[in-house]
Amino acid sequence: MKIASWNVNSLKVRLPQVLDWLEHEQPDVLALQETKITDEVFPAKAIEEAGYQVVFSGQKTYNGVAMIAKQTPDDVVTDIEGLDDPQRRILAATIDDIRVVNLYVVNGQAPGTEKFAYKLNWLQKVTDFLDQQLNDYQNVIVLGDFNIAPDDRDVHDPEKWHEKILCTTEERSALNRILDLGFQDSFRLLHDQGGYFSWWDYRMNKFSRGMGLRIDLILASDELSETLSAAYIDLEPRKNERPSDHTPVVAEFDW
DNA sequence: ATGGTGGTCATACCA
Repeated sequence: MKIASWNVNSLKVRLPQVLDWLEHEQPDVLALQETKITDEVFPAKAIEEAGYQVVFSGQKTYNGVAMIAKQTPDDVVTDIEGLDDPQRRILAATIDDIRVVNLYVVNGQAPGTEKFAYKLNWLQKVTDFLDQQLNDYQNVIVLGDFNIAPDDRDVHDPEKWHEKILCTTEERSALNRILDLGFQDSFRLLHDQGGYFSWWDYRMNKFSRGMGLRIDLILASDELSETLSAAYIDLEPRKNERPSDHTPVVAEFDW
């Protein structure tokens, strides 16, 4: 089971790159964030012609999530208890006996803002939902753009980012509350070193200068994580013309 | 300290 997550920053712009990546990498599941496209015009046909099935929850201009899979996604959920939210950031489905929860976590702008408070509340409600998912399903994967760098190894310049958005103690504590439910950061099970990133700001040539953050994560429930066989970040799509600012992260399980 | 790049939409907003 090869599962991946990629914030594509507009599926309309990035569809050719997504189709290329699917053909080349043949993942069983690819979770997308920031599709920025309404369900009415979602390019399902092009994805199905590539041999995949797809489910999606989109909106105009902002947010939007989708999951592309070789097996049929069942029991799709797009809204959770306690969160009456027009922003399309959550997509859960059962694929090949694994409950997969795709998240586009709120960015939060800056500590102390309204958006930051929304981020923390959103994370609390999602944490409650994930706790329920662990009760209801044997194996759970939570993946997506978390908009949180788990620790300073995941930040190119920790001093500069100290207590800045994506790196605050409050955000990291919220992530740890999710992990404490019974999840493992798949990448960190196999790699201890810093310097691995999944997002680089478009500005100031951050990618070519190696100045990024690791904010795209694949969390696996404890039992499932024991079957993890590989975890990596594929830097190639970030080198494309007109790239997303994020690149795909991948985990492979003996499943 | 500021602004820089990119997507969407056609002007600011979001990241």
